[in-house]
Amino acid sequence: MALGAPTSADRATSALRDLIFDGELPAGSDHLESELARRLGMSRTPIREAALRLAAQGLIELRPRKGVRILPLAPRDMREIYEVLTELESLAAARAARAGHPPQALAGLAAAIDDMDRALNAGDRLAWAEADDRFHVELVRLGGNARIVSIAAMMSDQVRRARRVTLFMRPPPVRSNDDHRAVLDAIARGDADAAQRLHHAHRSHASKMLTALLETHRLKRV
Amino acid sequence: MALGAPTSADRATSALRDLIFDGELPAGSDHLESELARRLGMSRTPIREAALRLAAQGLIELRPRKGVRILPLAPRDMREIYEVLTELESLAAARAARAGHPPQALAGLAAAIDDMDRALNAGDRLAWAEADDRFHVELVRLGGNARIVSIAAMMSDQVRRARRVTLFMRPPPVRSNDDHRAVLDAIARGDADAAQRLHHAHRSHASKMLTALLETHRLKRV
DNA sequence: GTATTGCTTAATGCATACGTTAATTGAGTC
DNA sequence: GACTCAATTAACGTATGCATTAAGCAATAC
Repeated sequence: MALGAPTSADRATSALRDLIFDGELPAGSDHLESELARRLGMSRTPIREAALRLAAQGLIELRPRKGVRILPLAPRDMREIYEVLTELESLAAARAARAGHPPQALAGLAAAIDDMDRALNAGDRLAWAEADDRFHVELVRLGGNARIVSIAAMMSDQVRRARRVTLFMRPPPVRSNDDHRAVLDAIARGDADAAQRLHHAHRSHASKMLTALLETHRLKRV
Repeated sequence: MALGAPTSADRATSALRDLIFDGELPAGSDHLESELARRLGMSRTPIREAALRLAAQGLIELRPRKGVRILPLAPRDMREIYEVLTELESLAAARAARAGHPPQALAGLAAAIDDMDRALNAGDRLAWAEADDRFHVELVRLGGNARIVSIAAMMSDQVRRARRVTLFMRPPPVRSNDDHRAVLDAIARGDADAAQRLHHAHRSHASKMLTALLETHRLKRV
């Protein structure tokens, strides 16, 4: 299938996403549509469309005459988001276990785990975070529920900035991969209950750690 | 706080929602932006904005040169959506129980239950469905997680048409209120575990019944 | 009869123009 | 100096025009 050339609105959407994730549009800052249009070299129309999409994803807010506001994350938001992620990802883990995927279908998970190990040994936290993200995306994909896939992606995007911030404050995630392996194991042997329980505990733990971290560092909004 | 006059895009959004829910724009049908614009008496711009919003909510799909397509629901979609609803609503129930709401905060739930009873006795299924909806919305609201609130609303909207169809095919929901009462009870006495378990069972059961109903009636897409 | 090519049509995606109106500034008053 | 109110500004929401280009169709070749 040929994928038509991306429209200006598409380019605006990913450009804005990048600007937000890279912190060039800081949390809490306001930006006029016309300013963004100038910055991205296009008219307000595709910018507006991109803004609407990102607003629907919970990344920004459109406030008339104030411009688009990059939504900051309070610890409360973190808790909310991780609660959803914890629940839906564990469900996906259970479903993945029940689906009886052949071993080669689980190769993506195994690869992500290996990459995390490698990154940890190399002390490369950014690479670790990328592989960790990949593990969770792949896990949810194996769950086979398209709604969960897109909701999880949305929630992950909402906490992306915060995760980036905590990445270098948190202790090295040396035990995290034990959890990942245990989940993969449970899925491989078709133990849905264990997969769900293990992943739930894993996410719960990470969630508590991260929100505690933000609160300790008095980061009211990230 | 004054809520400014609704914009044309706002009106278009709710108008389109109504048209979809009332079946005037049937599932699977295509509609050109210009056609909708004429129909609602405005230009394409606000129509487009409304379409983008509804697309983000999973109600329609924008296909270049084909117009907006009203997304039909296959039994598989029903399962996916109810899976999400089951999990997130049960979580909300648990959280509501843990929140220790004062009795008067649970009045909305109780009222919805009473209304369902009344509607059942009167044989008014539409009124029952409305009250049932209200119960679930209120339950989720009491859970206190804004993300869950909006995700649940989104999922409910996606199955709204299908629920309307099954409403008159299903057996009268006479036992349903027993479940609701049990959940309310568990929340009132702060038993988070029971609330979660009971509501999970309730939604699971409803989900199985509805999807089975659609499949029995060979309704591939609603 | 089937496939290929070129043409026609028209829906979209984007740019642009403009009216409305919220926010701001400044003068004037107490 | 603090406050009120009017005038100004400019950002948004909407309408409109247009270039692009996909889809449909007809004509032609095989």
